[in-house]
Amino acid sequence: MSSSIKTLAPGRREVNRKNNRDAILDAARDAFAAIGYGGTTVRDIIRRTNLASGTFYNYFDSKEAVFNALSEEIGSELRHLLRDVRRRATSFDSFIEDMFYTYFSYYANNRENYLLARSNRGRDGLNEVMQGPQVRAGLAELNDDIHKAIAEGVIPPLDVDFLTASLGGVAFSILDEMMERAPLDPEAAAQFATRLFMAGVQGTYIGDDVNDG
Amino acid sequence: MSSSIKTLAPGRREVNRKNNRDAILDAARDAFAAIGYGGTTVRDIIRRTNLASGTFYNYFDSKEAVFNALSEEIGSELRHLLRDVRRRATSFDSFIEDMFYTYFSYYANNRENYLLARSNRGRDGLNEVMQGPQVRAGLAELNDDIHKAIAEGVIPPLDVDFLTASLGGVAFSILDEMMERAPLDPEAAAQFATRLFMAGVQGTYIGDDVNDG
Amino acid sequence: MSSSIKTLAPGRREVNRKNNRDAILDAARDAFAAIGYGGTTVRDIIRRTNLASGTFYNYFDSKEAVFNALSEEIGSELRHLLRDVRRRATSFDSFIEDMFYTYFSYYANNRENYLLARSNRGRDGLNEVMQGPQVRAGLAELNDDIHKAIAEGVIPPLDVDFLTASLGGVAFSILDEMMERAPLDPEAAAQFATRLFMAGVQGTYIGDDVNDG
Amino acid sequence: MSSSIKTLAPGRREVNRKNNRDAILDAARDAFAAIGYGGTTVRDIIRRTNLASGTFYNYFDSKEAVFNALSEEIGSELRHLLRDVRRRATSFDSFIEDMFYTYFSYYANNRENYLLARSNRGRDGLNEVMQGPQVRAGLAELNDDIHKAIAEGVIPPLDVDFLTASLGGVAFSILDEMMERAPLDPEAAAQFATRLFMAGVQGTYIGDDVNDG
DNA sequence: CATGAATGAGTATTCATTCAT
DNA sequence: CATGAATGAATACTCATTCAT
Repeated sequence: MSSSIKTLAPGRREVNRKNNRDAILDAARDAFAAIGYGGTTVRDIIRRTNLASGTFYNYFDSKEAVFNALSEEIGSELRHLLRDVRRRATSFDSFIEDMFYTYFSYYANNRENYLLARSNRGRDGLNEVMQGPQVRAGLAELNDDIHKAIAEGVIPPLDVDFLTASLGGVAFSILDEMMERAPLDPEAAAQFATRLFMAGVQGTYIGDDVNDG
Repeated sequence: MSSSIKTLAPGRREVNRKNNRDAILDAARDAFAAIGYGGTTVRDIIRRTNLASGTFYNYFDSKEAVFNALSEEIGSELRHLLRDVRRRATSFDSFIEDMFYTYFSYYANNRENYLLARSNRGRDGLNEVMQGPQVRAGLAELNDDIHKAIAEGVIPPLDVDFLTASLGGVAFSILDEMMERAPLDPEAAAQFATRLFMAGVQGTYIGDDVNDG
Repeated sequence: MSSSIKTLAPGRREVNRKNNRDAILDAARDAFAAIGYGGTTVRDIIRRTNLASGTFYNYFDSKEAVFNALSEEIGSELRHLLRDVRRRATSFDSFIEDMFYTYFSYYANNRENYLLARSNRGRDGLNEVMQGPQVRAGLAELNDDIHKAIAEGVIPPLDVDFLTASLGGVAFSILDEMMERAPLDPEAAAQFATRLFMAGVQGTYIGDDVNDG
Repeated sequence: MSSSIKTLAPGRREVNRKNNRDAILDAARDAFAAIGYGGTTVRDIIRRTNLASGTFYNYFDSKEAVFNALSEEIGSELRHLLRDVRRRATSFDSFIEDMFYTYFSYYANNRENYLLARSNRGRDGLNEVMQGPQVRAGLAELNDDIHKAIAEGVIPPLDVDFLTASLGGVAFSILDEMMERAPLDPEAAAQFATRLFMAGVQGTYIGDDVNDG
């Protein structure tokens, strides 16, 4: 009897624990987005919470730990979404557009995560926090995708690392621009990004007088 | 008596003042690049200096003030260089490539500034530090350039803000990739970026099955 | 209904209560020996246990309370042993040697208690912890013993308090030295201590040139 | 002119620095004596001072560092005094008595240091704080002295380490007893200790019925 | 009674900033 | 102006203790 209850309802304690953990994660998301990782203090996080200062340490060891949990979360969600994209791709073009679209949509629907990621982009050096394993892995997979596309003759044999970097750069920059607009239109953004990137890759542009040495 | 000494060596004070200010700026560049803006303390800066802690406040009011001075400096240098590029441009293509090349070269020759900019990119929200007025102005000028190019029929009438963003995104991402290579080859990077961007802009790529709604 | 269970298993509760109390005492012994009284926290104690933190307070009010319980325990054991020694003594010499031997043997067989006592020796001032009532009482009894020995003419009429102190000092210091040796040899230690103390007491040593005062 | 002033008067800054350092050392002596090393916090130290909390760290890195400074100080003073004793010794007996006397006198004249040493005696395990290098070195020298005395036939060939330990034990315990009396009489204490130790060492005491197995 | 999460006061330490020299 | 010690607010983190389950 009591065991069946435990199965049906998680018990107040577990529920509360989950709630508190989530409250801390949400507060941290807010804080990191607003003040950036370096500037955020643990106090900034718990201040955005109803909890006592010590409670923070029942859930995380440090602000770095919360940050890692957050970027794991975002990275994991994005990677799963992009894995599905890869799975259902029928051509390189459609893959690229679907990927842009999925990526833009994710952040359009999670503005807090967007702000968090944006505030902490490019941060590496000692901290390397937002370039966590998830992001690295995602970029590595893209690199593979491009390698394969070249091997299959779908795109010309350009510098693969430059291409991967460009893909990321276009994604970041169009994302930033899109997020400043209302209404948010991830589809238009994806079409623009895809057109630019695919035409850029396949195009036969040849500079005219660019030979300045 | 002692004042006579001060009077006799007229430029001495100014020279020393300049030296100290520069020493602080250099130390701050180091520190921000290594630890990031948020993580850097005034102590981190003066520690990289022969000066006493109090001396810092004879030159700057806070770490934010030094940071602003640094980004003014970098922004100003870059804007002057890019203004020259604009002045000597003979065509949109050549302007774009020259711009990429100049931009990449600048950071190739100033790795400290690159690290500084990189560590603090995307940081805005409350701090807005690296997106200072200089950078904003530079992007605004680029926006105008693209507007004009469209008006003159040099490039198709695409979404100007998306285009400006993309130009920046490609510039950032290729720069990052280039800076990890040895030897540094800004020319190759500029050619790649130009080709990608210009073909992307002018290309007539049309997605095939991308209409997913 | 549920109370019937409680009634049916009569000693169970008391047994468990005893177990938990002992577990806490053992953990505290470990902790105090390893970290010292001042440095030990209640957390250090329960961490060495399978119990939950709150359970500690079902048995003790504070770390001081556990410490007192521990020193009561050790003091009580030692006092009983030394009382037996006193009871079976046939001469002052044999009493002293038996006492040393018993004392050294006790700690040789209870290294944890030795470490505990050693780490917290001399600690009084505000805390007075290890010089608890048991130890004081033991020393008072020794003081009486010496008084009697003097009254009976067994030893010369020296300063009794200095003598008691010396007995303790020799006991402590020889104990420390013995505990660092392997194998532990409480008998040899007792013989050495007895010889030194008894000859010292009875000896007719007269300084030669020591009259400097 | 100004340099001569500097030589004659240390300058307010140095004076103040010295004063503050001394104030911290004195406060720490108080605190350690009263609460013991483990129980003392840095706050306990600065609270006994007119200084601000941060000022502590201009002089010492941690409470351990102050403690080390204090025990270096005491150890160094004692070692110098005992070195003089050793130098002026004319016989082993006179050496021992002079040593006791010097030792007792030192603490009789420095009750704060006595309390400090007493509160933190026996503290080792992880902390080993009061058994610092000075004390170890002092005991090692005593060990040598006893070795030599045996080699020269001045005292019988007893267990040297036990003897050294006993010397220390007698010194500690008589010191404790003496410090509780008024007036303080280091000379009487030294005579008692010397008599006990020297007769103990030289005496021909042989236990009678000590054969307990 | 046992549990272990919540609490908030307490601790060590760092920092930006001031100011006497 | 340069110096560097003093300051005390702020920060990360720990702890004893309570209390709902």
